[in-house]
Amino acid sequence: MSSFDEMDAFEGASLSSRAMAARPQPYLDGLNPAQREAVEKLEGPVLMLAGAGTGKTRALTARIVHLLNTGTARPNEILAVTFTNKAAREMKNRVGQMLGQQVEGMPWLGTFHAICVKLLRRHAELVGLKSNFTILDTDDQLRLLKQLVAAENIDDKRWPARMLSGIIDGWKNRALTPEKVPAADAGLYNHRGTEIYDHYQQRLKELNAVDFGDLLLHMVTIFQTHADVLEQYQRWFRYILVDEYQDTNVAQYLWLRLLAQGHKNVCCVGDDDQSIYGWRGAEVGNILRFETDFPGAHVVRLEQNYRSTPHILAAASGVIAGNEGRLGKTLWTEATEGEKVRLIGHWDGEEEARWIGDEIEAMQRGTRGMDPMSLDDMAILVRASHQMRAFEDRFLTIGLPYRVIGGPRFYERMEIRDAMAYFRVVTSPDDDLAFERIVNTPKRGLGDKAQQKIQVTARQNGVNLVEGARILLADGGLSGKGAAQLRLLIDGIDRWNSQLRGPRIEVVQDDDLIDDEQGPVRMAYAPPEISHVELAQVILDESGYTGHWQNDKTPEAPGRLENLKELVKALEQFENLQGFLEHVSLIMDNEQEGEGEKVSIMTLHAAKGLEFPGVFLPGWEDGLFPSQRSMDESGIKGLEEERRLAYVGITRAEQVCTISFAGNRMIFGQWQSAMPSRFIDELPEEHVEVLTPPGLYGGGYGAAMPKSNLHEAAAEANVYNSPGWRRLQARAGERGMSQPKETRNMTIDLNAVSSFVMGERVFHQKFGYGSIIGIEGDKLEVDFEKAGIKNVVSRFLTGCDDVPF
DNA sequence: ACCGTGTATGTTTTT
DNA sequence: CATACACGGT
Repeated sequence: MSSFDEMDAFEGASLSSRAMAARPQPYLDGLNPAQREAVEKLEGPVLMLAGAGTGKTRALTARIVHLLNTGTARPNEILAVTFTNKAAREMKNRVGQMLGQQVEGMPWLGTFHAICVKLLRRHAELVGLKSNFTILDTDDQLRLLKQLVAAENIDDKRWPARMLSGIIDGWKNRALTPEKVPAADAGLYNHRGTEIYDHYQQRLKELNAVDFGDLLLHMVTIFQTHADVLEQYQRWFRYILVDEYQDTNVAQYLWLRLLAQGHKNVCCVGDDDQSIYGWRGAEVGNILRFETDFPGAHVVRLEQNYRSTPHILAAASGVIAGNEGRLGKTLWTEATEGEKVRLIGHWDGEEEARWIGDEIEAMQRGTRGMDPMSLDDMAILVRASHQMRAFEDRFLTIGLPYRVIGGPRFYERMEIRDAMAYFRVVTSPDDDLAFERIVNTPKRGLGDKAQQKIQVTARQNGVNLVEGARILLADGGLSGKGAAQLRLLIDGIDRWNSQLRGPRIEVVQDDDLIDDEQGPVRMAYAPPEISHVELAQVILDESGYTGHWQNDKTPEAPGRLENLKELVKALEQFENLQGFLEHVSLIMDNEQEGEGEKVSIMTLHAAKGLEFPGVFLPGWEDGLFPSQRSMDESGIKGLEEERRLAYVGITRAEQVCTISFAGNRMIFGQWQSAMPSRFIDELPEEHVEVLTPPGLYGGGYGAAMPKSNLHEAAAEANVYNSPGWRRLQARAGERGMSQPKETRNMTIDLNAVSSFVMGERVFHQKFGYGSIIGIEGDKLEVDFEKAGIKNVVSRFLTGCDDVPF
């Protein structure tokens, strides 16, 4: 491996440049002592315990810049790992900014997965893969497992493939190959778990494919079994940085520890109080154990908060104090007092949404001496995504612009996945899963029976499905319409494939690690006749896929065509289809920055790392938050994770934090009443102001609450032991399940100022097609074909050319 | 082969 | 309530 000899040769160079140091260090200005310590302590293991809003990203980037600026390390000798692409991108940008120039390359700054792909492409053969392996997403993974489960004659009802995929992911998170699964887990999935896991891994190898978990797992395996490979990277990565260390799982931990054992210059940044991904395999233990794992570790605590007001900070600290076994930090701030955390209870979820909508509009105008706040500066953070609906419905009705963060991701949409499957089949004909997906999409009259024939033929001849189909056709094993259609498809694939840059991949031993943006695999092709962007369009058109959606009359069809257009447009930024596919398989960018100010709605999980001047935290009811399921499944550990989630939520707020709960909520079509969250008890009373909900007789609960009072028990009394709350409870009981809906006796005003008329057929972005059955000012009542009757503001509707009925 | 109706079953999510 | 899947009819 000549590449590594050359890499090593650079070490001398960097050492000599270190001596010349003494360059200006503007990036150190304005750092507080703790941050500065974290930046300057370059050698040896460092744990940077960074509380929420304490400027950890700044410290982390300054540290990278410091490494570069002092000549301690060259850009390509620094391994910097993050969890999300967003974090990686931000770090890259900020390093560039701080450095005052564009770094030629930080090839090893990226997510765990992206870096592992790069490494695994170099060493794929060590785990029986070719370096052009494909990366399956969760959907492909599940379909593959379903096939295996079906082949084993397992009752999919009692033992759903979904469950198995969860189990296998769990094993991979713990870096367990099939042989290493502990005996204790043997009983899982009806005692067949390990067995099918093994089959699954074999099948992946046959398909020359990996799933997300494999990226880490394979690299750990390689490092553990090939000392020479490990040593080379240990030598090469002289400085290692890890962001969000509290979120690492066992596999990631092992991977890091193996690599860090070289120079032992590893700097992990994290906050044990923000560990909220335990359910997905993250081990808080990793960060708690850091000092034992890395002897001589230097621990730096970042405790000065630059984000929130003292009241908000105190409230958050009060809640998180309920957790045991923390590393412990005391956040403080120099900020002026500001607003107390506001707490308000509501009758039901609908009212909560209504109140929050009104409050947002009020804050936007500027209320009670507070400056007006932009909608962009406000966010609603919910525990579970189904809570979003109430807000969406309400905001659509009142015409409040909002954006949902972390909704269905662009690349997870059906049409995008279909289109990409076409691209995959064309770029790598061995991708059987992709072929299966598109063979009968659009409908080609190739049902289960025909597809099975293709499978059998392929298997008998030991070839991929495209070839199998070809042989089947040649043998005349298929007849009628299906045969002709399949012929067309196969011819299409051949044609598109030839229009691609070329069919063969050449592995280049690439020793240039610096501008290694495309990885070591280089394509050696003749120049293409048409660009990959045009080719993509051709594939979609000639395959009939575009036509399929053009003929589709469902309300979603126009949006899907729009998405396909976007997809083709996105291709322009890539050199070729392969590069694009790799990008999409690892990246889930969903930045649909619409025009104008919008309130953000997202889950608490999605909010980690973000901050907003105004934050609303609705749904603080026991069972919803903390979630009953978390507590049932993981007991105290689960509750503690929920509590950290509460901590994350509160600490997102800079100026105003409003917590709310509803006494009644429609869940799974049934009205249920709940007690306010136990976390509400844990809010320190002196930092909380209890607001009075409107429309509650006699001021309701909390209204007359003595502010600075006395007994802690009073804090409880304010909220749910108050007469008002009891009254609510009692009434909820009386009414039972039949909570009356808002009575609909709208005045239908035909003279209303609106460009719409009764009975007109309209289209709505979210609800699809419908007809107007009521008009009141600019508020319209629309009977949607799919979504039923909704009240919508007119500007969310567009008329259709269709004949009104 | 495809479409419709019926029933079961409902966190959190990145890569 | 609403969606996702399985089943049975055309």
